[in-house]
Amino acid sequence: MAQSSTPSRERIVAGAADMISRRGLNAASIREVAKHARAPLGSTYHYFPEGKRQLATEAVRYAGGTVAHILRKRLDTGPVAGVRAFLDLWRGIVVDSDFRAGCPVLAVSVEAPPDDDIPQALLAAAGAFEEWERLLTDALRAHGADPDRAPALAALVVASVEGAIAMCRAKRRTEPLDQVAQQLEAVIGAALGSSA
Amino acid sequence: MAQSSTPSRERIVAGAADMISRRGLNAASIREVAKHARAPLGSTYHYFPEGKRQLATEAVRYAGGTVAHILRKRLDTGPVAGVRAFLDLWRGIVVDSDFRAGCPVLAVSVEAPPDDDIPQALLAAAGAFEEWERLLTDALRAHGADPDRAPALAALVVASVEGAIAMCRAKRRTEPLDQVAQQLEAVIGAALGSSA
DNA sequence: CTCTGGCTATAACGCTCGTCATAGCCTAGC
DNA sequence: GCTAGGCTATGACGAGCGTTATAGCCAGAG
Repeated sequence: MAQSSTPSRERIVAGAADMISRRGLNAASIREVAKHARAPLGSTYHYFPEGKRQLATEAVRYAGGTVAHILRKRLDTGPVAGVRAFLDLWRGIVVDSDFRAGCPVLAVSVEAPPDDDIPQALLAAAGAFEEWERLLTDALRAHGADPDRAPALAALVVASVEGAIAMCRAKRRTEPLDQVAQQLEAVIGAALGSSA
Repeated sequence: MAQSSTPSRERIVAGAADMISRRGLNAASIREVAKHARAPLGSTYHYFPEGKRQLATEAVRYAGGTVAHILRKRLDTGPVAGVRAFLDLWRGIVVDSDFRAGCPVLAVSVEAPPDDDIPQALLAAAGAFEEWERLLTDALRAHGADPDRAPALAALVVASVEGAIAMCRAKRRTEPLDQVAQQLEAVIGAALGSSA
C-alpha cells in the first residue's frame, strides 16, 4: 500500500515539459528526462504505463496549467497587466535559458505524430491554448472590450506570443517578444478605450 | 563533367522543407526525405556533403525564399493585401494537408540542437523571419504607417501568423488563423489611417 | 517479526537514425 | 569507341531510441 507521496512523479513531468520546450518532442528522450529528473528509467514506465504518449500529454497539461494559473492571478488586475505578465513569463524563460528553452505546448503543436500515434498530446496542447484564450477573453470582456471581438483578440494575443517565442529563439534576441508586447498593449488599450 | 542540371537536388530540398513542416526537424529523417523525393539515399550525401545540417539549412532557406517571393509580389498592392496573401498562403498549406503541415521555419526554430550542433539552420530561420519582417516594414512605411512603429507592427504580423499556424494544427481548425487575419486587418487599417 | 507491494535496478529486444565506403552505371566529350 | 566523372546502388557501422521483462530492495502494515 502506502501510495508513494513521491515528488518523483511531478519532477518527471516538470522535467519532461522543460526538456520538450528545449529539444522538441521527438528529441526529448525518456532516458534523458529520467536522468534530468534524477529518476531511474524504470520508474518512468511505472508512473506512466502508456509510455511517452502519456508523459508528453501530462507534460503539456502541466505546462498549460502552470501558465493558466499565473495568467488567472494577474488578469484580475486587468487585461493589460495580465498580458504583460504573460509576456514577461515567457521572456523570463527564454532569457534565463539563454534562448534554449521555449514553450512546450508550441513544441508539441509543431511536431506531428508519424501517422496518428500521439494525438493525445496534441489534444492537450489545443486544450492549453483554449484555456489561455478563455481566460483572456473573459478578462477583456470584463473590462469593457467589445464582447464579440474579445475572442479574436485573445487568439491574437496567444498566437503572437507563441510566435514571438519561436522568433526569439531563432534570432537569439528578445526583440520579437518586446515588439509584440508593445503592440499588443497598444491594441488592447485601444480596444478597451472604445467599447461600444 | 556535365553538371547535372538535375531537378533532383531541388526536389530533395523542397521535399525536406515539406517533411520538416510536418514532422519537425528531428523526425524528418534523411531516408524518408530521399524516398519522398524519389531520390536514392546516396544522392542526398552527394548533393549535401555536410549531411543533415546542410539539408535542413537549405530547406529553411528555400521555404523562406518562396514565401518572401509571394509576399513581395502581393505587398505591391498594399500592406493589407500583402498580409491577407500571407495568411491565405499558410491557410492553404494547413488546410490542404488536413492540418498535418505547418511552417518549416517555425519547426526549426522550436527544436534546438543537442548542444550547438545545428545552429546553421537556426540562423537560416532567423534570416527568413527577418526578411519577411523587412518586406512588411517597407510596405507599411510606403503606405503611410508611422515609420517608427512599422517594424514592431511587422513583427506582430509574423509572430501572430506563425503562432496561429501552430494553434490551427493543435486544434485541427482554421479558427486561429481566421481570427488573427481579422484582427491584424483591423490593426493595420487603423495604423495606416492615422499616420502621424 | 513477517510479509506485502510500491518502487528500483539492470539488461535486453528490435528498430531507426546519421553517416560513410565502395563498387557500378551511364551519359557526354574526345 | 573509349574514357572520365557525375550520379546511383548497396550495405554496413555504431549509437540512440521506446519499450519490456525480471529480479531485487525496502518501508510500513499486521
